[in-house]
Amino acid sequence: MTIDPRSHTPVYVQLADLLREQIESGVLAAGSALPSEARLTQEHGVGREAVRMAISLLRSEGLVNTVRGHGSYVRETPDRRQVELAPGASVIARMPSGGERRSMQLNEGVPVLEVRDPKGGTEVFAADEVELTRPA
Amino acid sequence: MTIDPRSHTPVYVQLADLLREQIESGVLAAGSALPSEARLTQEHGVGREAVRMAISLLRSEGLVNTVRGHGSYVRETPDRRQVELAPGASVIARMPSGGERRSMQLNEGVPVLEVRDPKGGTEVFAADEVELTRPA
DNA sequence: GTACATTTGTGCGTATGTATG
DNA sequence: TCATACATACGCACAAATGTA
Repeated sequence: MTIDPRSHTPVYVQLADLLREQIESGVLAAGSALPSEARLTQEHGVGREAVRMAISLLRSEGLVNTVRGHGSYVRETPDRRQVELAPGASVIARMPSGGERRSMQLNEGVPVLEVRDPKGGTEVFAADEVELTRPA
Repeated sequence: MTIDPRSHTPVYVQLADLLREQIESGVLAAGSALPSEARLTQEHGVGREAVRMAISLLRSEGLVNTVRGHGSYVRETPDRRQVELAPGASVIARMPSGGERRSMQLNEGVPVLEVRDPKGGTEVFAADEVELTRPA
């Protein structure tokens, strides 16, 4: 699979697709480092901006983390603990606010689950840590 | 609030924080346009990359939409229809894959809810369109 | 501690394409 | 037609963070 600069699909999207495929197929295992920006630039014959936008896209999808001066890493698939949704409760999923992201120390591309209790209380969970259940 | 290039916090994160604050406080109302890239570049004394990355971050957080050739706009808070979580079902929230984003025509920064039926079937919802409920 | 290589962050110049008014 | 604004893409340079020798 190679990148076609003349395609109507942007180069950075093609590169992100390529890397995403490698992540989902396990070629790039969880915890392993992506090739550096310089390597990706050389090996795929694209500009650094395309590389950075591709990685940024994967970050926003929750697939990778980037550490300045170090590299980008395939995110580990988290263990989710089960949380029971109480009778009469409701829940929405959304992206966290800036304050929430900082206080809950959430990575980019991690949604939150906002659970509203029938009594009016609300609780916010990091979506990558919980699985909501309704018992049979 | 101003931007400090010498801070350990990246300039684009500082700018995103600043704009997010204006959105969440209502200074930038839902539906209103953000200043153009050129204006943000001038007024905050930062480079184009920083402006574009800041707006990209806000897009990935679901706060703004960008219309090519027109500008970036504060996203309206969506109406959610209620969906009942069946007995024995479970649900997780995550960011959509590239294919899901395309096929479901999801905006950036919109998570999905993946509902697993006790019989094994799974259904995926755009998280900005639904509120899951468990009846009392 | 110093020095160095590696990697990402930032800024800027340039160019072309696309969408809107 | 024209101006404006964003999207994509390439290049270069230097700053800042990290890790290692």
